[in-house]
Amino acid sequence: MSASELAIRAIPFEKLTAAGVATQLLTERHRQNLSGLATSLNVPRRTIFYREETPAEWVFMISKGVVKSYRELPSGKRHIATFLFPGDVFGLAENGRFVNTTQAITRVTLYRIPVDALKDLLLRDADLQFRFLVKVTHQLREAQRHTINVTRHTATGKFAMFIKMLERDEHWRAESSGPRTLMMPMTRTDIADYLGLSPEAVSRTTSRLVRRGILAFPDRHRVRILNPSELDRLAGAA
Amino acid sequence: MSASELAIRAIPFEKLTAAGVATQLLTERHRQNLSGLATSLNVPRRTIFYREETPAEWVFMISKGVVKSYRELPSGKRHIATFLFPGDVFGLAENGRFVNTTQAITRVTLYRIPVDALKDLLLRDADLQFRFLVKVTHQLREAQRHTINVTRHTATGKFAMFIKMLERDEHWRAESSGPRTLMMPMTRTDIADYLGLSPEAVSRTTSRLVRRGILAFPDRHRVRILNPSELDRLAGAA
DNA sequence: CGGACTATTGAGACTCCTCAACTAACGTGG
DNA sequence: CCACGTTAGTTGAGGAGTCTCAATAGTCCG
Repeated sequence: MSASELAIRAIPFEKLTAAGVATQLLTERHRQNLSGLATSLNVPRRTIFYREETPAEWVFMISKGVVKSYRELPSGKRHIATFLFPGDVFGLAENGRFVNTTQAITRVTLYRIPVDALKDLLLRDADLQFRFLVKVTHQLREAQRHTINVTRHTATGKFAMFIKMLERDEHWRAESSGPRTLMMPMTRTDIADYLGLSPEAVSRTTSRLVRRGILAFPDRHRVRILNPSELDRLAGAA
Repeated sequence: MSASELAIRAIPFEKLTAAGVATQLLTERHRQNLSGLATSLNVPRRTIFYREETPAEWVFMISKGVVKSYRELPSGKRHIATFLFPGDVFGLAENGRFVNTTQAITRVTLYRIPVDALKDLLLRDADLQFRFLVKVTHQLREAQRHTINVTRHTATGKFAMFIKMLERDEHWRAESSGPRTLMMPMTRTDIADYLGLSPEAVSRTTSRLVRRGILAFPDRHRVRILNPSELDRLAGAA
């Protein structure tokens, strides 16, 4: 793999209080620069923004809601590359075509920006571009973490690390010190496709974690962490 | 995962004839901008450039040779995030500290640039920064491919896709239409750590592929592809 | 309220991991 | 330059874990 890495001291915009894309990724000036280009959209869940291999004409920035980015594999299996949350940017392309398919998991509010106009803007505004560079670098770190996660062979460890990921994400979006109940809008099948497990394995794993008193599921889209230290132990024993 | 993606029509510098970092990533003007900052190094194999968690003060650009980037997991296992080839940039950091450990697999020639100076330069030169943005975006795509690869459960499929990766890399570095014998400087243990397999599983897989007449190994660091179509079939049956 | 999709639970097959022993290769020092 | 010691790689046998197939229960949406 001809992968590279980039060390640029990260601008801690993750630490800013979050109230949508604007305050997380952009300053007021940046937002004004983008406002002329961006179209605001509000779509119901299951909306597909684009399909893999189609011409990549836009970049998207999530304001509210959750999106999944996935590929259909030749075997017919579905591999979810990443879940995208408010503040995230998506539209990864290669040779002018989208790499993944993206679909709304919940109702989503986002901004859509023509890629050519964005490129011009980034070339004129190095400071704004740097925000994007930091953002993509962050995604690269997360992708590497994800790889480590799915490489492990125990379903319990994978699922525990998935919960930790949700917690991490929830945490920097809402500055609260972490309520113990997390929202989990994706389906069990989505989680399976993300972790590289069968839906059955996910189901067995959740049952086991509930039986052991580590997690509880008030409903299917909510998870309560009853034993954080034990969860950490399971997540860390890679 | 708060992962995002970025669609910027890729500058096809992968397609340029390669003669080191300069022509791949940078124009003459860019190189002059960087030359005052960069230190050229030439180190023997096994040299460790930095260890995970240490302060991230530099960014590196490979001119010749191959580098591995890995993490030691709590379990004592070693997970290789990526192999780095000529033209690649590395030094991924988080909160001012390196994320991975990087070590030379072969003798390596590279440039070392102080991260602060690079950041200043990138903010002044939007065009140069855009090269880096494209590069990191490319790495993100590759990281996602890698994730798909290690998610599969058959050792044969993983190894086949690994060979395809080597081939892809070799191909855009040397403009030749692909000799059927590829260099493979990393050890079997490295490959195992990269694919999420045990060394034994890698060994069994290579034996099987040789027996089936798909690959041949003139020596341990060279692989010859005897049956490309069958290799494709194995690599594609994710 | 009905129908389709999603989630859960059980039983058997498959694949890789672990442990162990042996062989080959490297590289270090005499 | 050679010899030895250490590291890396190969092959075998048994065990752990998930996948697949199948059936049932639960949920969401129209």
